Amino acid sequence: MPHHAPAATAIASARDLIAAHGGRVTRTRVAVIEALQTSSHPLSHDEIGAALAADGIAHDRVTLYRALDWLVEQGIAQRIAGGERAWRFEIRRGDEHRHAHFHCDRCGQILCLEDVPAAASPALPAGFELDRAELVLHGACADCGRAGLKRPAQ
Amino acid sequence: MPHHAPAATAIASARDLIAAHGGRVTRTRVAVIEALQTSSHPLSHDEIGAALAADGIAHDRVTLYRALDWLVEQGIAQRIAGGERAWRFEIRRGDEHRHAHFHCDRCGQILCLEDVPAAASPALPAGFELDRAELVLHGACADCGRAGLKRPAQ
DNA sequence: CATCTAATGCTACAATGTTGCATCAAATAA
DNA sequence: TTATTTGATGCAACATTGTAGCATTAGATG
Repeated sequence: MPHHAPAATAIASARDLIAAHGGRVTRTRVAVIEALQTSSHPLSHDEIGAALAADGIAHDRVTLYRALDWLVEQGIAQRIAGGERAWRFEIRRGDEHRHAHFHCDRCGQILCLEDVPAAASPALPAGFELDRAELVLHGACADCGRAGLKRPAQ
Repeated sequence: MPHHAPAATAIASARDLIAAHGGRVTRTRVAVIEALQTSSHPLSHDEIGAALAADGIAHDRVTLYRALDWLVEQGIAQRIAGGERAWRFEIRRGDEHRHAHFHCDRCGQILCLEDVPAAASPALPAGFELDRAELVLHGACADCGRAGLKRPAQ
């Protein structure tokens, strides 16, 4: 087996992932999955677009939206509501793998927080079904925290 | 003193709230605060607009956005990212008063959940400052849960 | 290679939010 | 009460984010 095979591995599993869900293996989908797998934080549509462009993969805005929609539909990726009005996307890991996000209200950066203590969920009204819980911590990241001392905008 | 004074009370405290923050007491701001105080769930810009219209208060889309911006800026209200791309707003209660939201991924309804067990926050990287935590539970509400059995769209 | 159709890339559009600027009206003073 | 000041409003134009329709391309399969 090759050493330092992360990229290759990512490609392989991306293709497998797509095929396993009965979709056509296209450059766009593969590149999107790789970008998401590689990133340490959820990516916005724009960031993913930039990643594709950096890989020299031509694409249309709409195509990217549709590729992302498909990934979410298939449960391969999931959408999270960032602080701004744009969605952010990340690869959906096992349901047990619980992680939260930190949103810097000043620069808008989003960060994944691992090792989240199993959050006790509040009781739901009768008839409600829980699918997943999303925990977002708001505040200032290290870079922004020093600079300004004002209340965050949000 | 008049009996059944809830509206009056709301008006009074709304006016007080605004004045206490050094803002001008305008019909729009008062009505927005009342609408938020009265509602049991966070309201979207559209819903607030409808409430103002119902109260016979003429307003411009932009005015409403600015009124809401001001309320958030002053810490009177807070924005939460709903499931859709539109913001939702609610009156900001004491920092100690911790509550979560439930988002129905089928009908988009958002509900406030009270009695949230104090969630243990994950550790933040050095230099990061926590302002507030937002917990959103996703799933299907009672009305939607029965109907469809498919995976939620999101 | 030929065929079928999912996926793409246009174009046009919808929804949500923002900016600039002239006008209005809430607060304050006269 | 009226005059003055300036924060708030209303309008028009624009920016960003996301969708819909449809002709074309290209992935999968025989």
